[in-house]
Amino acid sequence: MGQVRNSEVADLFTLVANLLDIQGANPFRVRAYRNAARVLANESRSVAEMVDRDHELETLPGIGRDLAEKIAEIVHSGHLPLLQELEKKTPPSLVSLMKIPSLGPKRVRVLYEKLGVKNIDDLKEAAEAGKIRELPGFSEKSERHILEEIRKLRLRGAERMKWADAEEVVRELVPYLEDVEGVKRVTVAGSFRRKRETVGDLDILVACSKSSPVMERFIHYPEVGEIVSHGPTRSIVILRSGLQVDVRVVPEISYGAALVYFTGSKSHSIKMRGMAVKSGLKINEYGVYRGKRRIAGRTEEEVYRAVGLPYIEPELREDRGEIEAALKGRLPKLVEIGDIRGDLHSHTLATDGANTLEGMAEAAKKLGYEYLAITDHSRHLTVAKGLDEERLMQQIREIDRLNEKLVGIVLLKAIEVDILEDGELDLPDRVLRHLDLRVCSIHHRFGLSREKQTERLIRAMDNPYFNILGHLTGRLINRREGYDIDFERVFAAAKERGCFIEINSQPERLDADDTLCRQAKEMGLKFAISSDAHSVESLKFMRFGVSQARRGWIEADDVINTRPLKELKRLLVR
DNA sequence: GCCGTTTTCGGCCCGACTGTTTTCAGTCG
Repeated sequence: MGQVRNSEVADLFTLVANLLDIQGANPFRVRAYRNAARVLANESRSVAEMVDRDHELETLPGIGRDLAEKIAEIVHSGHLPLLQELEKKTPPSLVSLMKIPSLGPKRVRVLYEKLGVKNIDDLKEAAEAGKIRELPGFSEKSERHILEEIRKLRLRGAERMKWADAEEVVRELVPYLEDVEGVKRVTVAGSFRRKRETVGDLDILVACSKSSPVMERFIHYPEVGEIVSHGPTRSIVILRSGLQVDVRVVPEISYGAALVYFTGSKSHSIKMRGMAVKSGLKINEYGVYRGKRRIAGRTEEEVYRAVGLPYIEPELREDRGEIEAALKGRLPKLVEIGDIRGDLHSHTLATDGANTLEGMAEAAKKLGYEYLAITDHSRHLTVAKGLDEERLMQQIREIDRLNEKLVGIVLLKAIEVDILEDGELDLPDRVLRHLDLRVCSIHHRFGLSREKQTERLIRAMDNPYFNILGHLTGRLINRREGYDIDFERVFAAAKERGCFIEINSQPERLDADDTLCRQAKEMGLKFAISSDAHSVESLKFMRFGVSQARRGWIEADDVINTRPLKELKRLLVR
């Protein structure tokens, strides 16, 4: 099999772009490759499968005849002749040099041509030997800077921070800035505001009076590890945690324009600018202009209205069709945390959770839920003390007793049952039938081939007690790739059988992710957004799953746990 | 290399900061 993944094609195009860039190629050609890489990485349908359907690839934005042919070459032969050509002229390892801040394509090229520097080790050697200061465009200072950056690069892997971790930083930093005299508004924009599952840095916008010392105070924030740059309207620091934070001061009259600009995504704002140009306008971070005259900019709504669009939620701003949808008045009304009426995945002390049934029920009630499903693990997951038939029956009886006492919250009798390698569920039907719902998940044999893994899931869904497919891909952000499955087949099978897809809210899971949510939604599937809580505190993870769902264009109506209990129960009977 | 209500050529987002520098190129977001 070994079908080529979209991300693999995207990586090859990114490499081509970087090598072309270093070789000094036409910058627009470079951009075309970068743009194509992004489009492919964001596309949920498999491009490998689109190759053989007539001209289908060329319907993707940024993919023309030439790139479509190159994709076909990659899919059919496994490599790209253009790349081999480029690699003859320029060693691909040069790309790694661009990880050093201040080294871009031009300077990397100089390093290679004048000193033969091919990788970070060469770079370090050349810098230590004092050779770099001799080069045009470099100095003794930049040489020291390079050595320092190499040291730092080795210290911290250049890993993106999980959204939930970034939020911890935001929760302290934003009030600190808000507290400075003269500060009127503080907003974290960028990928944080778009609720991407990970963020590379924080972009913070501040509106303040002219005399406000906010920049001075920012660079003296106790957590600052290093000041990268410092100016009156823009400063960049790196916190001790390694997170880069960028603060920009913008006038209040431009706040909306700046929000649009710095929330991005880059390609969303570029598309907006393009639309503006067509109607004789210019958009920048200060406002919308007709000639010299500013016609909008105080609020985001104003900026969107100026180019004939309704307000677009930050989570949608990825240039994945939201602008076209907005033009047609077809933007989704995204699900909100307040729409959620209950949680369909949680654990207790019986397996690997930290709290009792009562404890979980009380906590769920405090969150305003109507119901909470207790889904402890099944016997196969021995490390988590998974429940066998007998212990599960005992838990069922306990829940029945408890429900008689509980007011304002109902516990659902449920299980997170393992999907075994052959597609059987880990507990017999005679016990599963006593439950209100079953979340079915894979917890072992992640490495099966795509064919086998897909069959395993579909066979499991053949069981009439299969309700919700837990953490769709099993990936762990920054730690583990998901298992290889044919999403289209799995979604089609789930739809046919009346099964639902979980959006798992654990910050390192957020699985299914945004693009898969969107794909599944387009195939007509419904979702359960669940916390997978292992403690009373982590019931609150729900909002992370809601964010991911919103990025996937999911509406309240697409989510089964926005329904009242009675309606939910009907949906759970296949 | 893509794209087209400015359509097959000639455009392609734009401003801040740094320092390679003394008027501007490179990098970055």
